[in-house]
Amino acid sequence: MNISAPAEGLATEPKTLVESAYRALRRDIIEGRLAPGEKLRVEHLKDNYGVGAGTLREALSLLISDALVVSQGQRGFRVAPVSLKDFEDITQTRVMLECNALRQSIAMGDDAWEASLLAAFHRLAKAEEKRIGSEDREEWEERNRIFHEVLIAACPSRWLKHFLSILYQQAERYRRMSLYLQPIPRDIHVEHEALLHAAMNRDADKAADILSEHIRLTFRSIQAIQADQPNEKRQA
Amino acid sequence: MNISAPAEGLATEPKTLVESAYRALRRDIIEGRLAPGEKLRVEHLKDNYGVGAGTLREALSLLISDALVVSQGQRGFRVAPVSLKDFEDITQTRVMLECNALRQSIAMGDDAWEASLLAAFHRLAKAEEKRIGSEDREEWEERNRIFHEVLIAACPSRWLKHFLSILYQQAERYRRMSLYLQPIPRDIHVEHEALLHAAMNRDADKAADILSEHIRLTFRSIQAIQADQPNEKRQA
DNA sequence: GAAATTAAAAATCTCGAGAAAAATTGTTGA
DNA sequence: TCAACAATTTTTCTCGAGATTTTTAATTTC
Repeated sequence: MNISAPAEGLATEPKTLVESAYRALRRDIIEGRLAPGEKLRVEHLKDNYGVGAGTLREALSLLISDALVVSQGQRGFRVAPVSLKDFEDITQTRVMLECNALRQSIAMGDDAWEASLLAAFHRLAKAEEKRIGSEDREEWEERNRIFHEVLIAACPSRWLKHFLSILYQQAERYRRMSLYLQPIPRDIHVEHEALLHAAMNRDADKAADILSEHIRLTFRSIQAIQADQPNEKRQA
Repeated sequence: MNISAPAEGLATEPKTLVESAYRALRRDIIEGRLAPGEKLRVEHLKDNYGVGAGTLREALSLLISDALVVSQGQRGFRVAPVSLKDFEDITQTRVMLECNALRQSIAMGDDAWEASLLAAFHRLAKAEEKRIGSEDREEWEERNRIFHEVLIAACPSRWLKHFLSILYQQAERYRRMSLYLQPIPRDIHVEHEALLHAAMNRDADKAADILSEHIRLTFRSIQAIQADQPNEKRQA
């Protein structure tokens, strides 16, 4: 997760083994196949991902940037642990940064931005329609990410967007963990639609309010689940 | 730069070669011995730092977290480039985050926090006294960092503090680049003192104002230098 | 003389094996 | 039965060497 981003929205495909191992590992952590706190034994994992030991170590080092992997001294790597407290922190920090970025984006976005926002919303809506069977879940996840990304795309601060991409990843991980337990009761589509209209109308205050609630609601629903099942999925 | 920080303020010394290479490289980049944009040839550098190629690569991968090193595809590593625009972004983002963190810290700090803040200020002041010959520069830099760190130490958000530590590092790099060109005309001591008093008096608004100006002033002074010497130290 | 093609050189990326450290297991003694 | 100690196993950390790719230099051609 480099700050000098992969040239403007292009999904650059991996050209080295390090990078593809990095991506595969990242996916497996975010989607929960590698559990929080789990030990990441290099000798064991290198076979699963089909690379050498040194290559895998390098990929794991890159994942530390994303705070998805932690390492300590002479004791190897672990999947970053999770906790409700951490997710609350992520949520609050994200609300602050993303609202700020959204305001700037609304203030500076031009016609092309509006067009791409509309397009991103449309693609997301299409994915929402046919997301009854949880098959096209990955597609929806990707388009949801892009919608949020485009919302703040006109914000000129690269650092703000860099930090937000890290926080979004973290939040996605928590969100996915909870989705096995509870089908979504919220009408996320309506929230996204309201967000779109507020942004297109250049109503920064309203858009920021909606976005705040949107982000916070995800936290609250997971908080509620955790309260019901206090012994499960709790770590560190 | 791991988010699961080295246990509460303890300066953990490196126990692996990767980590000591990481620290040495970070120092050399921040202090300008490795110039912005410079190519980092692994085969060449491994001798300088006395480690193997794989070890050095791993250290470089860790430096990507800090955005001090960038890498692209099959073309190796480079020192992250610098630009006035980037420094402006760093400054603005830092003002936003650090003021927010300071407000939280002032709101939540207890007696122990006040005490450590006073202590950090005192150590900084001592270093300021004898910093006439630029010998004890490193000492002053370190104590300045700690003072800023302690100011926001009582802020409960780990993520905010994590991002701020990255931004501080970046800012330090720019600050050091300019100090070869211009002795400090500002009375930084006075600024720090005002900041201390506002914080101790729990005057969050005033403290945030002072901190904003404090951070922005550093940017403006470098901006002024760059305007005079438009052809030097300009990259990307 | 400049552009394009080709050959040589350098650098990156990758792997497997060996030394050092940590974790596990088994053993001994109160 | 439990704790402390020692030997074994596992895992991490580290290095050097080989295969691709990129970069540089030289040659040819228009």
